[in-house]
Amino acid sequence: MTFELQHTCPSTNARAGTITTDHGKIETPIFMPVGTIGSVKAVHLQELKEDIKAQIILGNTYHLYLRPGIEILEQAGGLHKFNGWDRPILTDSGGFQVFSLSDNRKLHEDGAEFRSHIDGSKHFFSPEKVVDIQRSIGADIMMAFDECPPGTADYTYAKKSLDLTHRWLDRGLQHFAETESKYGYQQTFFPIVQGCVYPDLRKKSAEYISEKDCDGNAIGGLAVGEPVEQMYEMIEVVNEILPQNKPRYLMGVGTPANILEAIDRGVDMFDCVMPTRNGRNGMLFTKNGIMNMRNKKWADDFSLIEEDGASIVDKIYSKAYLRHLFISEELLGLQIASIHNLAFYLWLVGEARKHIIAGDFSTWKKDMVERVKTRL
RNA sequence: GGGCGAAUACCAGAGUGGCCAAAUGGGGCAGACUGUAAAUCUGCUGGUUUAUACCUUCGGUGGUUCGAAUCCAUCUUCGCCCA
Repeated sequence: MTFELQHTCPSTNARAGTITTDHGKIETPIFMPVGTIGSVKAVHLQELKEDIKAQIILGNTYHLYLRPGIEILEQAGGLHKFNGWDRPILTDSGGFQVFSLSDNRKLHEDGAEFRSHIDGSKHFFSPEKVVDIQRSIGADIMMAFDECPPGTADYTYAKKSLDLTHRWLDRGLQHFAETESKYGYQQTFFPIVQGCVYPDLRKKSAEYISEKDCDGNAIGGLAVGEPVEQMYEMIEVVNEILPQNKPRYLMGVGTPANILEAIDRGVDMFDCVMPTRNGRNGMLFTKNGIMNMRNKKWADDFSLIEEDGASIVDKIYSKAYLRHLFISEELLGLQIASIHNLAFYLWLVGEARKHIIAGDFSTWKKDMVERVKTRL
């Protein structure tokens, strides 16, 4: 994998670049739709490519390991062959599940012991095993196995956790170096900065991770309950240290405003369940603000979902119809909302890129942040 | 014409003397959701309100009772059965 930094913007840290993988190029800044179990929920691959214009999607090591399982994925020839997506795939390591399934796991120096959320069976993840699984999945970009502490973690815990994440990183990297891709194309490995909301820990982590000289670097453990201003501060602290010539991936973030603010602070890659999950729950993001499609005010609003919207669904369906679908629990509503939201997210980062290249990102961003936060 | 049964909040439907503004489900209104255990979850849903407070309400009217959605009388409507 290579990264070419093409444009930087005066008076901001925003950048535009291109990542090249064996499955194609990715123009940054980019948003990556989340397809945890090998499927972006409610969205067909054709729509993902043609309509949403996704350039890379996510999969999840923990979820794919449980279902369909490594054996099936290897028989299929990797996740690309299995689900039909022939563009790049990034897999999360399962580190986030260490956090979100915290009632069902135990942490050791060696790794994390899990109880499956599906059948309660016991499993063990180590930094090495997580590399092996991601080799079997065939992800273009693999993530290090980390611990993602909650936003409320105290300093003592955060420090202890960070040290563990760093030791796990060394083991994961070594195992990555000792193993090979299974399907004939190149895979790469991103380490993850942790350190909660403590600047000195974040700084230490960013320095530690930078030394590894990986193809790209991730920032994890944010948007997990801490105030948004602290998140922005941590991004600033970390990005001052992370190398300029490598892509920076802010994991799990976020709202459209979060993404614009993070781009402004030098982040290149994003993923988040928000456009799909919130979409399925009736929330639509548009360039003019947020709509709750279940609200009665849309019942007789026959205007298009979004005038000049980024997606084909915006040109076909009215707000009133989409509301009707949600109130009636029709599956088509979930699809329309998911397609619309993802197309909007991809449009947003695409516009950001255009304005970075044009050199007027700052003024454009300021206006857009206000617009996307509006409640319609 | 006769007999039996039923009428409860937007709908369905519990409750059959005080713990009832009234279970539960549906519907309605609103909110939450950030590396997906989420097509999920949480509130509110008679009125006034800070309220564990007061007011109005369980087909209509009139009674019994300290007290009635609950008991009695009567009327109305609906359902079933018999002629």
